[in-house]
Amino acid sequence: MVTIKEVADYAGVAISTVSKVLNNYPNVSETTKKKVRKAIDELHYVPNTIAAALSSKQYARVGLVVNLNTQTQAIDEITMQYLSGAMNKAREKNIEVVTIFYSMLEGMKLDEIVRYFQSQSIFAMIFYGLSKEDEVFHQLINMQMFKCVVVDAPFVNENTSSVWVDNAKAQYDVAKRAVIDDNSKNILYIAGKKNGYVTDCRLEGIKELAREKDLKVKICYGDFSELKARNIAMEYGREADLIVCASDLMAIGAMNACIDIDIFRPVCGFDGITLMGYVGKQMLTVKQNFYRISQVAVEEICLLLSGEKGRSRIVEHRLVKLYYQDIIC
Amino acid sequence: MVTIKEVADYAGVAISTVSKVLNNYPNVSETTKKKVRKAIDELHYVPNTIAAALSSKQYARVGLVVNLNTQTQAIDEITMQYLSGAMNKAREKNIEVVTIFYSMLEGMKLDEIVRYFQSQSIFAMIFYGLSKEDEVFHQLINMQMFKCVVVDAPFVNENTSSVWVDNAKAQYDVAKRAVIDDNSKNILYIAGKKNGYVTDCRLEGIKELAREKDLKVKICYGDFSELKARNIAMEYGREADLIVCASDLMAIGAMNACIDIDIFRPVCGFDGITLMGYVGKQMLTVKQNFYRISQVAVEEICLLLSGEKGRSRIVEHRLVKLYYQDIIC
DNA sequence: CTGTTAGCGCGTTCAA
DNA sequence: TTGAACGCGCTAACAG
Repeated sequence: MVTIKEVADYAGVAISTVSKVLNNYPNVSETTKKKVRKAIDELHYVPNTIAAALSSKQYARVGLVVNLNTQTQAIDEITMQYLSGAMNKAREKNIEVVTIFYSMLEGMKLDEIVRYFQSQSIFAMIFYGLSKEDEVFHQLINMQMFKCVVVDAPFVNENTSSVWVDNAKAQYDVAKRAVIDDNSKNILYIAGKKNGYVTDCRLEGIKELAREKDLKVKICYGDFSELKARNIAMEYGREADLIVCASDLMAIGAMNACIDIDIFRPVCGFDGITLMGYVGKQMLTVKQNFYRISQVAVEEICLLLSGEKGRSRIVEHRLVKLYYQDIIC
Repeated sequence: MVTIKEVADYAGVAISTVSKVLNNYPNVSETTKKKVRKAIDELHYVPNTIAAALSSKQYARVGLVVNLNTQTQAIDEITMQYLSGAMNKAREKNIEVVTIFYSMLEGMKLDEIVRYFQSQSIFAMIFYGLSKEDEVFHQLINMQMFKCVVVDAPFVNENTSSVWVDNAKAQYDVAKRAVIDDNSKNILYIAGKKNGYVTDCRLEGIKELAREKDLKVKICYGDFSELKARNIAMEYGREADLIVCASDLMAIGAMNACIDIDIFRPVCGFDGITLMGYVGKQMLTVKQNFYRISQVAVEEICLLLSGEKGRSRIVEHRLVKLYYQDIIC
C-alpha cells in the first residue's frame, strides 16, 4: 500500500501539500496540483480511509438496523429493498453504512449495545421495523446519544427523525378502491399486531372509511401471521363480502383460506411485495416503495448529522394490482 | 469519548499497560489488571477500533459481494440467508464484514473496483452467485491481490477458495427420489443457464441418473427464469411424467404451467427456499442451507487470511418436501 | 512486570 | 503558496 508520504516524495512536495490537493483545499497552485495528481496516478495511490478518519475525527458510520425475522416472515424482500436503497443513497452521499441484524444485538443490555456501536464508530443509525416490544432500542433512541432515523415508528426528538408512509390514508385508499370496485358493504378487516405502531394507523384508516361509507367492519388481529389470518378468514370470511388485510402475507393466508373453504371473496393486501404475484391470483394492494423509503431515511440521517433537528417525514405510496403475469418476465 | 490515556491516568499506570490488558497480553500482574479493569469500567471506556486498526495494521474487512437481482429474482430469501450467516460467523470470528451489492460496482473498471476496495480497507471478499459473465470479478480473483472465497463457482488458487454444494449429487439425489416415488420414466429437465457453473454440475447429476435408470430425459434451458420454465413446461410438459427443475423458481413456473394447461405432473425443484411453500402445493426439492454455506465461506476466508492456501470445500445438502402447512406457523 | 517511545497514515495548524 | 510539525488513539518493540 503506497502512502501519502511516498506520493509526496515522488512529487517532490510535502505531505501536507498532497493532503491538500486530495481534499480540494484552496491555495494550491495549479502546477503543484498537476504534479501531485500525476504522482498519485503513477503510484496508484489510494488514500487510507482509516487513517483519514482517525486524523480528521470526522468519522461517522451509520448502522442499518434490520429485523430479519425468519420466523414470521421468511421471505424478506422488504429488508433487501431497504438495504439496497440505503446503500445506494449512502454511496451518493459519501457516507459509510453497516448493516446490523437485530439478532446480533439480541439479549444485550443497553450499555453493551451502546458500547458495541461506539467501538464500531457508529454514531448514527436507521431502525427498520422497530416494534413496541424493542424496549432497549427505545431507550437507545431516547437517550439521544446517537442520531437516529426510525422507519415506521413514531420517534421524534432533537436527534431522531421518523420516516413514514401515511398508513391511515393508504389503508383508507386501498380499502376504498376495493369497496367501490366490488360494491362491498361488509368487511372483514384483519389487522396486524394489537397495539402496534402501523397497525393502529391502518386501523384508523379503515375506521374512517367505514364511517364514511357506512360499512360494517369486523376487526380481528392477525398479528401479521399468515396462519392466523388464514384461520380468521376461515371463521369469518363467509360473513363478509370483502377481506382487507393489513399485510400482504396475511392476505395470502386469507386467500388460501377462501380457496380451502371454497368461497370467493376479494382480498386486498398492504405492502406491495412481489411475492404477491407468486400466489397466482390478482390482488389489490398498497404499494410501498421500500427502496425509496430507505433512501429518504438516509437523507434524514444526513440532515441530523449536519445539525438539523429531528422531524417526521412522510413518503408517498401507491395502489397496485399485482398478479402472476406481472412479475414472471 | 474517553481515550486510553485517560484510563491510564485514572488507573495510575502507563498507556501501554492498559493496552496490554485490553488485548490480553501476558505479563501483567493480577493487581494492575484489576486496577485497569476498574478504571475502564468506571470511565465507560470503549476502545477505538479505528485507531487500533491503524496502529496494529491488522485491519482487514471482508466484503460480502451479493447479487441482488431484482429483475430475475424478486424474492431474495437466499441472499438474506447468506448475509446473516456470514455476519454471525464474522462476529464469532471477530472480523468485520461489509455488504456490497453488485449493482454498486456496476460499470466500474477493474482498477476502479480495486481502488474502491482498497480505500475501504477491504482486502478479502466473498462472492455470492458469481456468473461466467462477471469478467471483472474473474480478473479480480485471478490477480490474487485479495483473499477471496467464491460460493458456487469453481475458483481456486493460492488466495482463493471455493465453497460448494455438491450440485451433481444433489440433483441426482432429488431426481432419483422423485423418479422412484412416482415411478417416472420420462423426464423433462429444465436446466439453468447454458454453460453456467452450477447448471453444468446439475446437468451431470441428471445425466448420471438417466444412465443408471435408463430414463428418457428432455433437456431445456430455462435460464433460471420462471417465465421460460413456464413456457417450456407448457410445450413439453405433456410428454413427460416428471418435471425436474434446476431451481425452485423455475419449478414454480412449471407448476403453474401444468395448472394452466390442466395436467398433473410431479415437479421437483432445487434450493429449498421457503417461498416454495407459498405456492400452496407440495414439492420435492433440494434443501441447501444457505446460512450454513455462508458461515463456511467466512471460515474459509479466515483460513486464507491466516495464510492457508485456497481450496475447494463442499457443504452438505438435504432433500425436503415443502408445502404450505410447513411454513405458515 | 511496567513504562517510555516510536510510529501507523493522514489532517491541520502555523510559520516561513 | 508551501512545508514542518504536531496529534488523532492505539499497538508494539524495547528498556528498565
